[in-house]
Amino acid sequence: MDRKNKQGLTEKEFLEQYDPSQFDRPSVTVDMLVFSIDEEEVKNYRKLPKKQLRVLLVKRKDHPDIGQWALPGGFVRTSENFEEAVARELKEETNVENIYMEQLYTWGEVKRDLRTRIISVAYMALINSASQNLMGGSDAEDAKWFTLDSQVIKEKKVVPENCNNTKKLVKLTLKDEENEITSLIEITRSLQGKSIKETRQIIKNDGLAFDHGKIIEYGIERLRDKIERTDIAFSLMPELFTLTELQKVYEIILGRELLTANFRRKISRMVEETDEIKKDGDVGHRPSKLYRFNQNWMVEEPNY
Amino acid sequence: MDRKNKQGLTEKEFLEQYDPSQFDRPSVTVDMLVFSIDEEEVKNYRKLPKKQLRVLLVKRKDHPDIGQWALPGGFVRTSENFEEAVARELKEETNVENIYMEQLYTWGEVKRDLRTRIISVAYMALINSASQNLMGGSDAEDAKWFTLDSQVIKEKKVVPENCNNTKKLVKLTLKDEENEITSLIEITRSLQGKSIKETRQIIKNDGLAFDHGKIIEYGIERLRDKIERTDIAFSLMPELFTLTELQKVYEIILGRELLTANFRRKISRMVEETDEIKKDGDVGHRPSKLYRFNQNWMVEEPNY
DNA sequence: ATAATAGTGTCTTTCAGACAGTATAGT
DNA sequence: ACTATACTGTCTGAAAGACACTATTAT
Repeated sequence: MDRKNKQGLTEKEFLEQYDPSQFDRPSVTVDMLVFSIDEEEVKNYRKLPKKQLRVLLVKRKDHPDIGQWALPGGFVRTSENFEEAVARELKEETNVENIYMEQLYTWGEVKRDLRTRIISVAYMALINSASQNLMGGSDAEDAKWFTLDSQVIKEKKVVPENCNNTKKLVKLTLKDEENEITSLIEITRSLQGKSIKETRQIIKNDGLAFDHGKIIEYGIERLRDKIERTDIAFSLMPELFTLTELQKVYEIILGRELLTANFRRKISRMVEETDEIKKDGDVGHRPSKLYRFNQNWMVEEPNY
Repeated sequence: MDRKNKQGLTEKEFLEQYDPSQFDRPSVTVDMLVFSIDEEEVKNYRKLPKKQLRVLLVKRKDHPDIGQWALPGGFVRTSENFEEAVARELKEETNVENIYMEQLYTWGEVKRDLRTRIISVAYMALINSASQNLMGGSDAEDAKWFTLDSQVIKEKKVVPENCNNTKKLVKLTLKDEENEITSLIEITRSLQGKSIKETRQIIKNDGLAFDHGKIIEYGIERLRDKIERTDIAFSLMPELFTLTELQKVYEIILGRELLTANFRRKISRMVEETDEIKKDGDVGHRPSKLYRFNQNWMVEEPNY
């Protein structure tokens, strides 16, 4: 088509004279929320190791928020798709590849970064514990895993008779051997038109850079939602695992205990029994069978 | 904190010398997918008017894709949040305010726009039919409502024995009195790590600009998902409505018929009966009661 | 035997699907 | 009476929740 615009230009001519720098543009970054599951070393005779949810953070080496901990990420190169940018950064930081990844949300509040208008396209990634200690890229000196704990501190109705106007205070606690980071996020639900609108606000930030507390909190909620409705949890598991280990992962993410019998019934179609049995540190109780993820669970009929 | 970075600058000094233009930045737009429900005029004696899903499109007046139809949207001003940008554009185009709105997804493929790297933060908005014909802002000359129909043309397994590798072909048909636009989208689901990854590709585009076919298709899927799990549907309804009207809205969006008794049971807690009765064009059958949305359905106990 | 975990059977409740049946308006 | 829509009652089966019970290991 050689159709011309108001200035009398064809598409080809238009594209040749197009100068993006005539508009004031925001900067665009990708940030990654990388989750994995940690096994706490417990030497108690007989007891199973406790599991914990972990998040990868890097220490900022420059302004703004120098010295604070941030989600790994960086500016999007103009020649690179988001997924490529995320994968590249993740490879550099943790040496992990070929993992589950999904776009979380795009944060773009005008004042979220002191430098200039910076928009952050956040991704969530899940990696399994087997590949946990593989950090060691060039950028990785200050990349560390932090155990993550999220707790609802307070929940209240703003207008007593209207239950669609609530505020919830969530406290995030991130720890490693040396550091303890906390962040208080206030989540407000209010009626927008006829549907509920959720907004997050940082109340207190002790060690976390930018608005990354919001991103982490939002990521946990997404993870919670998806673990109940999809097979996303298996991205956190190693090739072989016991059903109890799997249950612990669900329990940590959901933040509540599950009844074993019901849990097993629910996930039964997603797993495949193997001949193997968990050996290593097992002591003093019935050994458990090892299972693997059943890729085709969506389309197999139940056996009755 | 007056901590200094490697160049020996304090945060204040750093921010003063910060020049965003030293990095090559993509441009950022917001695009809006605005849904509403249309009542087709049917003059058949007795028959109820058919309902249809509609989408708002604007005709492009400049390159690239001049003359094609696109989602309303525009470049994000540096001083403006996404929601503000979306609300402003929507007000300009349709004169509608205070509606339900949520972020859909951010599209950022390198080659999605011919001009330069353009990232689009897409929002979905729902407006009720009552405010349907309120267009007439300055930008609105070429803004029009199109009825939207989405149909699965083909569904196949790529690898027969692996059911997690499927391709689905969806045909979008958008019509108004003068135009008929079609778009073919191929949705590929493949196993990425241990979870399913979904990607969309435009196969054929007849009248739609850019990759907006993908955005529309993705929006319908989100709408379908949310209408079953939330009260989002009421954003498409006027203040007062009959349960049959509500059911039709569900049916159009879900693309299948529902059983009346079950539907009413399911939504019963979300609605409130009024004393009023639908009058206007009713002929030849039992008149129906009018209902309104019950804002507090989430927290009320069922009455038994 | 005991402690600790692994694993199963079954009763109950809740909810979605199917379908038959009744109700009420205008012509 | 007929037609088209409005609205309800109830049977069914699937899935989720609760809980009691059995199994197996090292010390």
